Amino acid sequence: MNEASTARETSMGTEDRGGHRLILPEDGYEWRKYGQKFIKNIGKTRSYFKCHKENCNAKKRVEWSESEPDNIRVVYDGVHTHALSAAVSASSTGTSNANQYNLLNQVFGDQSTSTRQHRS
DNA sequence: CGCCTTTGACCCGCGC
DNA sequence: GCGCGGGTCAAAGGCG
Repeated sequence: MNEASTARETSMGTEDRGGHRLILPEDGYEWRKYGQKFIKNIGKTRSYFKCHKENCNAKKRVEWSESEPDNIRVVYDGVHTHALSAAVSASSTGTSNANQYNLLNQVFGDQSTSTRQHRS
């Protein structure tokens, strides 16, 4: 099923920066971080990701609290123009990954029903 | 060598 | 009308 690790799961997924541990839910698509800012309005850090594909206008927004890296909010904008590589399915093989996958399922289940699609 | 990531600054829109 | 916030772009550096 999973042939190639499309995403940089090997390198990314768990970002260890200075002493902070952030668990970014891997969706199986490739993303390119094009910005990061701290939103004081919600007191959280927001990271901006864009689909790596040129024909793909899908965008991803991730926000997490500095005190609660376990509680992350992922928001998807737009739709993918290319099929998914099924890198997430690889989690089935990794039992330990199931733990992380659980969080992913929780986050996804919150918005998988309405992938925000409105722009000013 | 190529590619990706990170930070800063700038810009625009909306609210009051 | 002005201010602030949020969002995006650009460039540079580092690493594989």
